[in-house]
Parts: sequence; structure tokens; C-alpha cells
Amino acid sequence: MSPNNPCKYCKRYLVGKYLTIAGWEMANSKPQIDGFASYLCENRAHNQVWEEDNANNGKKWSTLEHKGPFFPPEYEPLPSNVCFVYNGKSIKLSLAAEEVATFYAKMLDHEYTTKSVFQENFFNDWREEMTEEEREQINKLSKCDFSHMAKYFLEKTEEKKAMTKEQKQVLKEENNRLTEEYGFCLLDGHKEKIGNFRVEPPGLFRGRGEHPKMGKLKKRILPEDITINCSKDSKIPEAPKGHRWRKVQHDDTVTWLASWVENVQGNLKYIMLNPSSKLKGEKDWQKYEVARKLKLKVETIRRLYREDWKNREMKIRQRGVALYFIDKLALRAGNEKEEGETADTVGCCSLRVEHITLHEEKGGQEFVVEFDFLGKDSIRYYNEVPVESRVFRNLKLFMENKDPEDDLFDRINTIYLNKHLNQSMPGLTAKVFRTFNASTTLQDQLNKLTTADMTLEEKLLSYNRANRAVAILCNHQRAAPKTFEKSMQNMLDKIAQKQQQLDVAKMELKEAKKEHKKAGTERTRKLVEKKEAAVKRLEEQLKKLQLQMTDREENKVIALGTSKLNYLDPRISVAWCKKFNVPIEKIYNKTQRDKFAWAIDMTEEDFQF
DNA sequence: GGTACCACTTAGGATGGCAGCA
DNA sequence: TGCTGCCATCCTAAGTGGTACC
Repeated sequence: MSPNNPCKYCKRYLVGKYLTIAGWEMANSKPQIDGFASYLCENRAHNQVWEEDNANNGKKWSTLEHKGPFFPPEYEPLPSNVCFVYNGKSIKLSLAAEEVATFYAKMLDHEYTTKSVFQENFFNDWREEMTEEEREQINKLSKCDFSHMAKYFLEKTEEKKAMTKEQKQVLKEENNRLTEEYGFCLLDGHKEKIGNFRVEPPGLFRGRGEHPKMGKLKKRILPEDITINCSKDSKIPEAPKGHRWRKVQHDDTVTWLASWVENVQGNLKYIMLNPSSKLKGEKDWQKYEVARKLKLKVETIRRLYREDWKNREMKIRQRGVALYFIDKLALRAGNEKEEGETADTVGCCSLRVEHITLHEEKGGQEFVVEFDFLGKDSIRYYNEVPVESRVFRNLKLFMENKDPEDDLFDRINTIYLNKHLNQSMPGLTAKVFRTFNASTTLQDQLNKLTTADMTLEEKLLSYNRANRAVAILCNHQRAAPKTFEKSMQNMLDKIAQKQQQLDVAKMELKEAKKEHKKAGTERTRKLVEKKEAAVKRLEEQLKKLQLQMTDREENKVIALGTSKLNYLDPRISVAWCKKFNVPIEKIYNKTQRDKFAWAIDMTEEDFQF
């Protein structure tokens, strides 16, 4: 503990006699990971927690207290004048059936409701909620008219939008009160923000891509479905009146506060901490430390997988080629999925023959592999990659006598791959390569694209370009914003306007110079200076606008946020900001600064990934 | 080695607040 | 003051990877 080294636990600095809190509260860093100063402040409790953490492997906390999750409001029946129409006839539905019908009505203008799978799933599940009588009466979705309901909800939305400032303020305050009450927990005596304290409301399942379960009913979650996790000696959260929890447990080896099983896919859902919490933050830091460790080993690993390409055993060859793709292209591992349960998406190990095309020559390059498949979230991955001839020949071999729908790497899976990687470096899995390659790319690009003499705007464009290179590598795409074309046109107009102003200013400067040459007075000299300053200012403004436009254009379908939040070691960005005098607020917004408080506090400008 | 289950991270889209502008 | 468009935040789906069990 010193002015330069914060306490490992509470992140306080010693300044004179006093302690100052500097952002994130750092806790229980595992001793086997180097690189974090092991200073502890004078608070004995921190020393104790630190020692306990070291002694109890797998233990995530000592005490955990919270209020339990917050439930969505009960269903509010429709007013009597809002009707559901079947086959031209108005019908008053039972409460349960009506509620499910409103879910569909609210989505009427969404593309989802035009899909037959969605319609069929919805209709089947809806019928389950109907009374016997309703089921007999309502047998075709095409005869259902939800438009009155849809109109009603649209009006409600408009009403909400049109609320007065005061009414909105009341809602905001109520929301703040809820967040204050339910949005925080006490973990080892520290107040921590919860990530998602609300139970998911009922509705229709919206899977991504061609999901076979789209449109199915997501049922209302009751307290009787919820498992609470908290410490034994804490105040157990109270279930809502008239209800009880499914179970209350005290498992200190997990980080979640509450969980339930959702009915559509049978998955567990959790209430967990916010990324700004010490538990999440430290895990994040460890993730980047593992990726940095890979940096030291990667050349050996690369040499080894290249050796594998020549192995007599097909399984080893497939392993070598799969690892090459994971490393070179930052592909996801590609776990096996249950057929028919989810959208048909793949990663590296689950690639099928139909997902690649081999070209002996394409676009003037030799041995090109064309990838075309749907990855996570059904985002299309398309890439034409020149590969080494041995990889190319191996791929040919793997595809021999196979049908398009057969697995390309039929002898391996992610478990096998990860076991192998773990032998090369403890803690290494396929996913680490994505973190490692993303962070390495950012570091390289920043080093390449930034110079000290750049303006702030130029530096920011460089940063975004480096970030973009990573997003492209990781295939982080987004739908082009709906207003993109319009906003581009607006920017073009602004630029044209600014150019015009600049032309005028230049003309005026010329005139002023002419006049000064003639008169040579103090007044004319000052005028020239004034006009020169105006031209300079306008030139800067124009350049700024042009840079902004370039940035936005290049970003049309690229999502920068995902890599920034999940793959880029924040210390790279913090060090870059410090080195090039860029305010950290220009790179990270408030949430991101909270998440990366640990990096903002600890990173010096000479940090390299 | 296969499978089921669990815990956690990673992901894009929806929503809503607010700054900037006419 | 009202409108518009951008961006932060929220939401929850969809991945990865570990472990227990057979």
C-alpha cells in the first residue's frame, strides 16, 4: 500500500494520512496469476477475506444478501371496448387466452408474425391456454383478427410518449426506487450492482434466425419457480405475498442470486451481478491474463499444429487444421447442438462440407477456401481465405466421399480440442484465441495507426479503425441503422454547407489581405489576422465533419461494442489514451468505464498487451 | 467416450432518454 | 418548445466450457 499501489481488495490509495477510493473495488485476485500488485489496506477484514479466498478454492463469496428478484406486473385485462375478432365475430376471451393473444397483437407489425413456424408455434401454444369452448370455436389463425388489440396497444404507447414531464418524472422516480431496493446486493459486505434483477416477463419466444421454436409461449414465472441463492446467515429474501420460493440454497461456489428454468428450451436463467462488480471484473482481468499468457506460447502452438497437418492419423490432421482456422480466422469453437432444437448454426468444429468451397485459384490467389455459413445468432460468416497448400490438400482429403451435410471435421469435437490445448498451456481453450487475436490486433493497429502529432479527431478515427479491424476479424455485424441513408445525407449537407462557409471565408481573407497591402494600417492588419483565424477554424471544423462521416460510413454494418466489451483488453485502450492524451471518456462511456475501472486505475501508458 | 446438466460469457436488437437543432 | 436522431442501457438469446455420472 502506497500512493502508487492501491489496496488489492478495496482499491484505495494512501494519500498522506487518508485513504481515497479510486474506482473499482478489487478483491480476491488469485495468487497464481502474476501481474497484480498484492497490496492490502489497513482494513483487517480485507486481509481476512484475501486469506480466506486463497484458502478456499472455488468459493466465490463469504456472505451474500439480496432482496430476491423483482416480478413483472400481473396481467391487466383489456377494457371491454377492445375486442378480439374471429371470423368476423367479436369474442370475449378468457383471461389466460386473452393475455397470450395480446402478446401476438403487440408483435403484429413485426416480420416474425409473417413466418409460418412462428404462427404455428404460437397458435398451438395459444390453444393450450384456451378454455375447451374457445378451443372448439377458434381453430384457424388466419381467421383471427388482432387488429383492434394492436391499435389499442399502439394508442397506449402514444399516450405514454405524450405524458407530461412531471408524469414521466414520477415514473422515473418509481423506477429508481425499485433499482435502489432490488438492484443491489451485499457481497462480502460490499454493495454491488445486480445485472438483471427483473424476472423475464411472459411473452412469445423470439429466437434468432430460423429458430424452430419461434413464437412459442414463454410462460409467466412465479416465485414457486425461483431458486434463491444467498448466504445462510443473511436475511432471506421474502417471497411476494401469498407465494413461496421453489427453493432457498446457500451455494457459495456460484455467483448467481436467483435462477429459474424457462419453459421453451428448458434452459436455466440466472439473476447475476453487473459487469462492474468485483467478482465479474476480476474474472475479466483473469481472462485477459490467460490471453496474454497465450502470447508467450502461441509460436510453439502454431509450430505444433503445423506438424499435425502431416500426421498419419486423420484425427490429428483434422485437429491441426481446425486449430489453424480458430487461430487464423478467430472462429468460434463450434460445440455440437441438438438437431431441431435451435437454429442451424455452426462454429469451427461443427462446420459441414457444404459450408466451404475449395478453389485451386481465385481472384489471382492460390488455394482459396471460401467459407459461407451461419454462426452464432445466425449471423452469416462469408470469407475467402488463401491458405497454405498443405491445409488445402488436407481439406480436400476431409471432404472426400462425404455428402454436403456431413461434418467436415468428423473425427474431432470441441472437448477433444480443448483437452489438447490444455496440454499445451493450462487454462487454454479454443475461445482464448479469439480474445488473444482480438487484443493483439487492437494493439498492433493502434501502434501502426497513431502518431503523437494527430488531432484528437484523427486519433479517434484511428482508434475506431483499430476497433473495426477487430470487429471484422470476429465477424461482429449489425443491421444497418434504419436511418443510415438519411443521416449520411444530413452529414453530406452539413459538409457542403461548411465548405461553402470556408470558400466565403477564404474570399474574405483574400480581400482583407489586398486591403492591408494597400492601406497597411493596424486596423487592416488585425482584420487579416481575424480572417485567417476564421479560415483556420472552418478548415478544422470541415475536417472534423469529414472524419466523422468516414467513421460512420465505415461502421455501417459493423458492431464495435461487442469486441470492445468482451475481447479487447481494456488496458490497451487505457494505455493508448494516456500515451496520446485522449480523454478516456472519448473511448469508453459511463457503463464501460465502470466495467473497466480496474484497468483505468492500474494501467500505465507503457502497457503493451 | 458419451451425455446431461450447469454456470457463465458473448451477442444483436429493442427501447427510451436526452442533446442538438429548427 | 417540439422534433429528430443518436447512443446508452436493457433485454434475453445463444454461445463456450466444466463437471458428474454412466
